[in-house]
Amino acid sequence: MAASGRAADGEARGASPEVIWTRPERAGRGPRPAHSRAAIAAAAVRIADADGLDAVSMRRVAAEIGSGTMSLYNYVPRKEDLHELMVDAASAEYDLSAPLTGDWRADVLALAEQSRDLMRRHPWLPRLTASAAYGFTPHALAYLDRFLAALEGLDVPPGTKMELLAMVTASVTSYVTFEIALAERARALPWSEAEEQAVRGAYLAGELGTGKYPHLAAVLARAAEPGDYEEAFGRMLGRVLDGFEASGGGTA
Amino acid sequence: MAASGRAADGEARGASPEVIWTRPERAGRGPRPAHSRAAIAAAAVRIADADGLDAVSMRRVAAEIGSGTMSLYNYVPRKEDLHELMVDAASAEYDLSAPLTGDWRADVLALAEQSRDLMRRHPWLPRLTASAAYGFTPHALAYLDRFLAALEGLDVPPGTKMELLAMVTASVTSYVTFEIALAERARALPWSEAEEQAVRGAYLAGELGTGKYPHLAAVLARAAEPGDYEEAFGRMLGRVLDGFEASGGGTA
DNA sequence: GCCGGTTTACGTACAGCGTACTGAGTCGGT
DNA sequence: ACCGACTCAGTACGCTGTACGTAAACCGGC
Repeated sequence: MAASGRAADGEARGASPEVIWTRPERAGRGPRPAHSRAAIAAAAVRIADADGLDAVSMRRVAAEIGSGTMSLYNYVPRKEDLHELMVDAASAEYDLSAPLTGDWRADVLALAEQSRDLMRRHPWLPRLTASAAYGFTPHALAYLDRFLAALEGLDVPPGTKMELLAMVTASVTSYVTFEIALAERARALPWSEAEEQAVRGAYLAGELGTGKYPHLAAVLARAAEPGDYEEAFGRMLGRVLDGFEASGGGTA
Repeated sequence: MAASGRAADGEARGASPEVIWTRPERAGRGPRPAHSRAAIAAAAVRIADADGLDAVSMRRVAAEIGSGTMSLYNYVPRKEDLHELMVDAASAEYDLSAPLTGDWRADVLALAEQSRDLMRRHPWLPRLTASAAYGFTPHALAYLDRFLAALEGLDVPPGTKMELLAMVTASVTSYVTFEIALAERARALPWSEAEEQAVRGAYLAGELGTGKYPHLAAVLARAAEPGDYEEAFGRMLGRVLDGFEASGGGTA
């Protein structure tokens, strides 16, 4: 690594460690860059929205902005950094302008819904945010801060607010991830989605028919109606907040 | 696909859709296969445990079991199926033999802990189970059934038990995913983990120092002590169960 | 016992990936 | 005006999943 070998490597054979956010977008010296970081991120987001995260290759992004493949590396040292830019670009879509209502439950729910909608708009987002570091891009920090602002009045031990934040995020992410997985699978499949569902349904029915999973069979027999799933989101988050109140994070 | 072109393809240019679990491990006719499905799954798991999920390539797995690369495709039609085998092999490690205690909270917590430990032992597991279909491999079904068995006495609307199951799973997965992400990142990084932490810490401190995220800064200032994180697992699950009880899923 | 059809095994080949490296062109601070 | 720093681009390497063709091994039915 180490594109041009500069920077004294502390450890054996390593590039200089850096975070994309501290690297200046424009270095003073050379010719002015032909593309902005925002434009690159937007191009990557466009590709991922259209053709999935796996379609976001350095070659494809470079082509999208109209540059040579390797030129892209002048803007984005590693592909991971491109992913980080994408997460930040998506996070910039949060609307944090409305004033807080004072009802922390309502405010938190509104944020969770925004989060859900964002992930639906950008189905690749959950996969990237699972990589921990991406939770702390500048615009993601703004979201976190907003979330905590909604909890400001509450008198709870310090770590508890972060734990609620983590639980809400986990719930939303998990909910949307499941939703997406069903749809996203179809993309890479060598056969149609209908065929997949038919075959998997037959397998599952066969397994349940063996009687080895009586409790599961019983529960699945009363299958959830379609509308149920959409409402489950609200029920789930309601329970998370209930649990938060029940264990001391209440309105007190 | 369709190695020798058999099977009438219903839709345009597609292989015959199938689930690995319904495909017989041994076809009656030809020579007996040199490897078992279990051995292949075990090899893949071994590689993933040692070198990460990305190291599990068809070539590498084939080499591990001592066969030609393309021979592997006689056992596993697509790489996705190999992943499914891996999930099932890992799920087989659940110990579901102990009798239920009758205390559903304790039983559920015990299962959640097993789940957490399993994911710690196989850090690639969360990434794969995010792909929806993998939640329904045979051994995974056994886990699901066991979970529902623990809830048998409870009188709640039908979908509610599945929703609790989903929430517990989401909580555990999210918890371990975060834990793993911190450790796993280091593997692919072109510099050391310590350098990464230093650089990211400096960036975060810089951002918080701008005053743009006052609430986040305030909460992070009272940083969680190391021990806190381990206990957060129990607190988090406790709240999930509290929320379940609060909204009608109680002991009644 | 034998034979024909099926299955297994394996090598080659292709398109695509991330990115190290090289060289040429262009700008800005001195 | 210079010249070092920087941008841009192309080529190349090793890796990926897997389509395809061929050779060998096996088994069921006769």
